[in-house]
Amino acid sequence: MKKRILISDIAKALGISVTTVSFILNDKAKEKRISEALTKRVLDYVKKVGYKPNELAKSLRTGKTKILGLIIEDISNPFFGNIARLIESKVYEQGYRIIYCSTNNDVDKARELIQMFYDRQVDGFIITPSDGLEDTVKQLQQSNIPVVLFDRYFPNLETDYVGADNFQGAFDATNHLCQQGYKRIGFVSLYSDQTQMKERSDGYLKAMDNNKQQSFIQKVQMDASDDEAMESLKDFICENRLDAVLFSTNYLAISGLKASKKYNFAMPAMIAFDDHTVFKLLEPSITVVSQPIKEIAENLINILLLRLQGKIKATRKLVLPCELKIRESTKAKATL
Amino acid sequence: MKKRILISDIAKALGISVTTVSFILNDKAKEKRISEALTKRVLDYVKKVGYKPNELAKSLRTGKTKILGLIIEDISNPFFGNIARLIESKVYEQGYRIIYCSTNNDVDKARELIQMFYDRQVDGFIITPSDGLEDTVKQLQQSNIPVVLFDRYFPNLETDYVGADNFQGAFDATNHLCQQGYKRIGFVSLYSDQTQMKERSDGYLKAMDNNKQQSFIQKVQMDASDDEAMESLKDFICENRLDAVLFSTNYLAISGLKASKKYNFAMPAMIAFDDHTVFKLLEPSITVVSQPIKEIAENLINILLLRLQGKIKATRKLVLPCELKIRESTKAKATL
DNA sequence: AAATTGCGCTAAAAGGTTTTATTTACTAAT
DNA sequence: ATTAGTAAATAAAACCTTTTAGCGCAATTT
Repeated sequence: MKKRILISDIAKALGISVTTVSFILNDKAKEKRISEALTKRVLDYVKKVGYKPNELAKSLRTGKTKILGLIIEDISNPFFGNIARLIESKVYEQGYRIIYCSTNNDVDKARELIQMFYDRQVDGFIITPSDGLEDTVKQLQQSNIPVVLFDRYFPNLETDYVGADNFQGAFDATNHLCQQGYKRIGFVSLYSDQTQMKERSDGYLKAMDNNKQQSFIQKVQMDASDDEAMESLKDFICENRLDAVLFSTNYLAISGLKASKKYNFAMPAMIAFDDHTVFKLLEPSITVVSQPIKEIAENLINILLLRLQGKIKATRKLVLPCELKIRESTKAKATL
Repeated sequence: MKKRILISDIAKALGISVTTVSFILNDKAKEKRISEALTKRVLDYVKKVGYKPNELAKSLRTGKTKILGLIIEDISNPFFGNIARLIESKVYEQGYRIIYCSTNNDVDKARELIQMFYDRQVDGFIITPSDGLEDTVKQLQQSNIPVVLFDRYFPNLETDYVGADNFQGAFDATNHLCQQGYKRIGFVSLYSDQTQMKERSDGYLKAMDNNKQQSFIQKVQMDASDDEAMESLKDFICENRLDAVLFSTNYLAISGLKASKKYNFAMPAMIAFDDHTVFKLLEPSITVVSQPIKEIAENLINILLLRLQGKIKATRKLVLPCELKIRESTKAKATL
C-alpha cells in the first residue's frame, strides 16, 4: 500500500506498451489478438506486484464510476436500514458500490443530494422520492441516467419502480380486524401525497366499506415532533373510543405505543405497517403488515443493473405482495 | 443537467484562458492577482450557465476526493445507524461525503472494503475495527491516510480514537444493581477480544468485587444464530437462578428478551448496554447504559477533519462518559 | 541606462487510465 | 516480385481538471 504503482510502470518493467497492458487487464486480450504467452506474462506480473488501477482515472476516461446512489428517507429506520444493507451486499457482488444519503423527507435536501451524486457521476440511482421530487427525477431521466424508485412513485411519470402491494396489505389488515370482531377501527396516516400512503389509505377504506363500517382517519404532520404525534394519537384513540387501530407506518405505531404509556390509556387492538424488532417483543406482541424486504432489494438491484447494461427498454413496475403477520395484538374481541 | 459544460467552454465563451477560470473558481483570484472585474465577469457567467466542475477530473488532479470512508459493524443496528446518520450530516456541512459499508464483524470483508475505499482514494477513514484488523489499519497509517477508530481500538497501535467510557458505564450499571438489592447478578458478553467488551467486563467485575459478590459470566459466540444465543441465555439465567443481568450489547439484551418470551421464563432485573427504541416501550421498560452518540459522532468528525487539514500531529484518544438511564427493569428488589 | 519588480494573465504539463488509429513484421496469394 | 491480408503490438489522443512556470509590458529602483 505504500507507493502506488501505475500501468506505465508495468509496461516499462515488461518492455511493452501501456496499451497492451490495458487491453489485457480489461479482458480484451483475445479480441485484440494479444498472444497467450504475453497475456499470461502480464497477468502474472500484475498479480505479483499487486497492481490496482486508479479508479478515478479509469472513471474519468470511461465515464463510468461503478458507484450507485441510494437516496432513502431515513437510514435509522430499520425498514430502510435493512433494505440498504441488502442492497449494499447485493450490489457489492456485482462490482458496484453504494453511496447513500438520507433525505428525512426534505425535498430540498433530496434535490441537493441528487445533484451532488450526479456531479460525482454515479452510474445510477435508487430513490425513495419525497413529495415534490418529480421534476428532479425527470431531469435525471432526460440526462439518460438510470433511476429506479421504490416505496413510492409518481403516477404521472414513467419510471422503473419496485414496491409492496400497499393497498392489499392495508386491505387484508383491516379485514382481519373486522373478522376479529372490532367495530371502531381507526386508521393513522400522514399528511403526504406519497403514493404508498394513498394506497394504504385506500385499502383501509375499501375494507371498511366492504364490512359496512364507519371509518376513522387521523393524519399526522410529517414534520410533527414525537410529542405532537403522541398527543394527537391519544386524542384520536380515546375520543373516538376506538377498539382497533391500523398504523400506516412503523414509527407512527411506535408513537402510538409511547403515547399509551405516557398518557396511560389502554392501547386497543392494533396493526402496524412494516415490521420492527420492537413488535415481536412487546406484551402483547404486535400484528404487522410486513413488506418483502429481501425481494424488494433484489428486484431493485436487478432492474437497475439491467438498465445499466441497456438490456431493458420498457419501464418496469413491480408490485410485491405483503404478508400479514398475525400476533397477539389482534386477538379476537370477546363477543358480547 | 443535459449536456455537461466544461471549464474550457467557459474560457472560450469569455475569450480568456482556462487557467484564469480555474483560479477564480478555486478562490485564488486574489492570490493570483486576477482583476476584480474579470473575476466578477467569470463568476457571473459561471452562475448563469450553472457550470459544475467534473469532480472526477478534479480528484484525479488534486489527489483529493472529499469522500470519507465509514466502516461500521452493522448499519441495521440503531446504535451504528444513528451514529452513521449524525456523521453523515456533520460531514456534509463541511463539503465532505461519506461512503459507508458494514463489515458484520467479518475481518476479511473489512479488509476488502478498506482496500476498495483505498482504491477509490477516499481522503480518510472512520472505522469500527473488527478483531484482526490491526495490520490493515497500520498499513493505512503508513500510507499516510488519516484513520480514526471508534467504539474500540487496538491497545498496541497509536491511533486516533473516540469511544465511550465502557468501564465506568458497566461499573455504574453493576453498582446500581447491587444497590437495588440484587444478589445474583450475571454479565453477558461476546467471545471477542474487542476492547469495548473487555472494558465492560472489567467494569462489571470491579463493581462485583467492591460489593463482595460472586460473579457470573456468560459469553456468546459472535457468529451465533439468534436461536443459539437465546438458548444459551435461557440456560445462563435459569440454571444460575440469576436475579439480575447486565447485557454488554443491545442486541444481546434483545436476544435475552426474546428468549424469555420463547422459553417462557421471567426475565430478572436487567440493564442493556446501548439504548434502543424497544427498551423504552417494553413493560417493564429497560434500564440502559447509554453512550453519548451525538458527542461521539461530532468528535469523530472533528478529529478526522483536523487531521485532514494537518492541524494535529499527536494522536488523540477521547473517552466520553456514558449515562445510566434508570427505568423500570431495575426497581429495588423487595427485601426479605 | 540598465536592472528589478509588479501586474494580469496564460501555455503547457501533469494526473492515470482507455481507446482509436496506425505501424510493423510476417505469410499467402497473384 | 509484388500485392494483399493478417496477427501482434503500439503511439497518441482523449477524458477534465489543477498547477507550475513564465510571458510581455509598464513602473520603479539602482
